[in-house]
Amino acid sequence: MVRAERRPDLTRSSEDYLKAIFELEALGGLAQTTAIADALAVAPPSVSGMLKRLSASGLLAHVPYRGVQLTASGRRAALRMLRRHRILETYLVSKLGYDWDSVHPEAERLEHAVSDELVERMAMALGNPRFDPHGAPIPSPGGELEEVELVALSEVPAGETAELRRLSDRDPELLRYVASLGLRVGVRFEVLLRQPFRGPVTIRLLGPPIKEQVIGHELAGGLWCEIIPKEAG
Amino acid sequence: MVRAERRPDLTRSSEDYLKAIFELEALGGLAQTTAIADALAVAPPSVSGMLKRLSASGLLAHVPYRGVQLTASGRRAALRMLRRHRILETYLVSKLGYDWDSVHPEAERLEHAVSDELVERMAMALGNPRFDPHGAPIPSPGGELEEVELVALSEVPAGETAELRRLSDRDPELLRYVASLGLRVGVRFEVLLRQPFRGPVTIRLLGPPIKEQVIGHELAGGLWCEIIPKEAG
DNA sequence: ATTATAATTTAGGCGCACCTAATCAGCGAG
DNA sequence: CTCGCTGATTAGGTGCGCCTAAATTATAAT
Repeated sequence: MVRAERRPDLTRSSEDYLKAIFELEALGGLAQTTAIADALAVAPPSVSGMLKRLSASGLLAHVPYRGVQLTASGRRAALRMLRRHRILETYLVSKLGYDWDSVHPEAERLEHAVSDELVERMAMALGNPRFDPHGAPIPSPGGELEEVELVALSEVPAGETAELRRLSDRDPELLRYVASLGLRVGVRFEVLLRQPFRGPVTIRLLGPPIKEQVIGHELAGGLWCEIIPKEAG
Repeated sequence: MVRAERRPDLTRSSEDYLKAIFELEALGGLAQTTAIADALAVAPPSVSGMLKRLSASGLLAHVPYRGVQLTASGRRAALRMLRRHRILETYLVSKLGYDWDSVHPEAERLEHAVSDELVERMAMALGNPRFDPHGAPIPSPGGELEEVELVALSEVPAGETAELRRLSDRDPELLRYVASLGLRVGVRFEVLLRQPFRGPVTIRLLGPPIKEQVIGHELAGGLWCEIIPKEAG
């Protein structure tokens, strides 16, 4: 039985669209034209045109004026890009000394150019990591994506101990600022105070060094954490 | 004094053309339309069109019906691509276990996607190598290219000792075959016999292991060597 | 139910990079 | 000196991926 998976080689742009649509779907069912346009910084009519091409290639289902949803083959392509992007970011950080705030654009360009073989060689050299430097899960070569249940720091009740597990890789300034607070993926802290009315959150890093930091509500909303259960004493 | 070097960001295609033209110029003064078309596997009219664009951007001087020559800025861009390509090949071979016969296409795609920063980080990780795995000299970041005077194996007189210093990276089959003979860049051997009328060359590798090999004239013409002066005894 | 507004699509255009077919320039041979 | 060949260019066409402006559809508000 031949796997006839005709793959007419996606263009760079198509790859970008599929990845963006995949990420938008994760937020809310259908991906809408405007949302895609915003994500890719193009005008809405450009999106309409591209959706036409992509749906003609069977990569997505397009309900005009409604939105768009990836087909199995579209999702596979998107996950392939996601794997590439995240392996690349991890490789650049661990093997070439990039900072976590500067890898994103580099990976964004390289993900269209690397071969599957190179990606797998990098993954191997890294020991097949499961998360990238920002805590995003890396899809398996076969396209399985392990999604972890996390809670935003802004929602962690005072008194709990938590570990930073994930944040967006998009904003370098934000990443630099977060790092300057002593926060990195894997760092644990205790939530001392969570002020009401979208107020700031005060945490104490479980050092070294042990430091207190105050974090605005909006920023805390983008810091995804795992709550560490208290020791049964 | 501001270096106003307006760089309108070359397209991938432009980069390929400039690199090809640079290499053709090295062979014989002017690069001709057909030669460029052959090198890039496109039709001659496509080349005419691109030459028009490139000469409008001041990257080359085009004498219609005659040929084409890079300007200083075109040469700079070409050398930049050459550096990228060769650093990439070296990196892939030394850090990611690629074979010397399979790196070329990977580098060919990546050279358009990597940033200057990434190239320099790779170069640094490699200890700023001066030659790539096929012995091609790597241009400096500033664009200086050190050309070494070499002689084809087919022209090395019998009795001389020589070292393989360079060969083309284009043909994977050839590279695999050459490797199977025990030849690599840096390997030394003695020329035992050079048969006339474009006949084969017989060499003895200065082991280990010490082996004799017979190499056809045409292949020998593509193996560039340095002749090692005899010890003054 | 109608109307205003916001989202989306169609219409029409542009530049790049390719193609084939047809034309034109340069050059050596007779 | 002209013919004919080779090589280069122009002419004209295609698809991609973007744009703006105009039309269309969906939806929320009156």
